Amino acid sequence: MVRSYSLCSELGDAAISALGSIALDADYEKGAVIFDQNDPFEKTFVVTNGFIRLSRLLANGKRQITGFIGPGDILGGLRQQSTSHCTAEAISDVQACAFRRGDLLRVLHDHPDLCIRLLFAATDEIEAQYEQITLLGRKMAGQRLAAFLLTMQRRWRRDEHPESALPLPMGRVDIADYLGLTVESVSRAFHEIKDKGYIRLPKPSVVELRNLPGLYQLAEMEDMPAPRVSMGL
Amino acid sequence: MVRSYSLCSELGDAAISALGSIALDADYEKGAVIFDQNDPFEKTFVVTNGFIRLSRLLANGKRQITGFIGPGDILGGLRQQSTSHCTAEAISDVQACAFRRGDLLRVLHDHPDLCIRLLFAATDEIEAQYEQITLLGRKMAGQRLAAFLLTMQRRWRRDEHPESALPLPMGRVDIADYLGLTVESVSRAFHEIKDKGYIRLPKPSVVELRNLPGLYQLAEMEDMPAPRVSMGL
DNA sequence: CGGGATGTTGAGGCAAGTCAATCTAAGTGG
DNA sequence: CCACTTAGATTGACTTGCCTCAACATCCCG
Repeated sequence: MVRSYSLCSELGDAAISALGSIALDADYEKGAVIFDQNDPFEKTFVVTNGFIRLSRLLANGKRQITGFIGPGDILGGLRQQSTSHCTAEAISDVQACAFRRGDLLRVLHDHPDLCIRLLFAATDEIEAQYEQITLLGRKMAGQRLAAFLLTMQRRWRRDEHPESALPLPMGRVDIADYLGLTVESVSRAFHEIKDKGYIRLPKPSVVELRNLPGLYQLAEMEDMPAPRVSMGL
Repeated sequence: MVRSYSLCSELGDAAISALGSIALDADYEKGAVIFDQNDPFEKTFVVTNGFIRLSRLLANGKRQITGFIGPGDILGGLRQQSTSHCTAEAISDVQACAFRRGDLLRVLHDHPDLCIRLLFAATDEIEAQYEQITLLGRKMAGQRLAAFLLTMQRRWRRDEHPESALPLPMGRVDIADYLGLTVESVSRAFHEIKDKGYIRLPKPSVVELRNLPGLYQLAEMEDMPAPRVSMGL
């Protein structure tokens, strides 16, 4: 199912079956630590279900979340000597395929198409991070939240009606640490764009985006319509 | 010369000569626009000399600099349909090799080692951006500047004495737009760490880092000692 | 039906932004 | 070689958006 929109799409049968032959199952319960800030990379994952939080802890106790990984996304780097510098934790029950570093490198070597596909995913991710850098460097709380909600929408609602309920798998603290704000500021930002009529909040963990053009304008975000495989490490 | 530390290092002769056969010369004068925010990607560059600024302009007139590209670094993506969303400008006279998209893809297809090498460069870049995201999301002005100076140091001083004069090819406005601050805040941050005795400023465009451990501690940065090829797009 | 975790609201402080003036350095032409 | 110009950098006074701290509300789960 996931195959249709993730890494495997646009790939030849040979590459897919080669990948299949080295794939391992990897499941994690909500709250499980998948790898830690200083672990070396051992595996690369393709998530089929659930959400993962990538975060870094600073010396002063502050935390920065560098990304959220969901169904269809890729998690984990390849280069051996480098450690992740991020902690990956399951924020809901997670199902994923895992590929051992050596296995994956061998398959990449034999299947240039797959390697190029991965390279594209990586450069797309760099592009997406420019967006996040711009958000953190130059936008105010309300804009950051609007941009965040729109990104959530675009990444995990490929289907149906765009203004229906959108579940947020992460809590306010996570949103705050992702957007470079405090929980309180996030809460106030929700209030702000709710007052403008841009969103509804049936529950704290569910938003309905009721005015997409308004949100886009507030967020000063360019439309990036192409669905994208996100990559985290 | 650049070959020794850039993309080509660790590569086999076959891949190097294949790259050589499709390489074009590309030189730009200081101030030249190499590509613009909405151009499609046509070429990938490897810089041999000079510095490039990557920036995005927001609707409200604010600017975010997403990176600086210097000798040995790679500039430009590969995926055709995506446009850069960044403007690349030469901030000093620049010499580079250029590779046409189609040519490069063909060579990548035939030389898995090169493709994997590029993939590594891309994942390293993602990693480096996590650092920048952490900086923008969770650090104060002084820390940001300290981190910036240390990164400059690490990226373009592979040689000699680490506390000698380090030239800054970019002006204060660029540093501000890179660090998510205003010029005035950058100026005050310079003053702040100069007062602490961490740096000397013989000229505004030259710093001497006189207390590396102090700067590292202030910046709350982990040592990332491995020299790295940076990638921008 | 508690009780801990999570989310919201309010009051006050502070780091960085804004606006404005001054200083410095690098040209440029007489 | 020096006055003049100009872009870049610094400094100061004031404002503001977000953080901090604290109280309160709500959700969730046994």
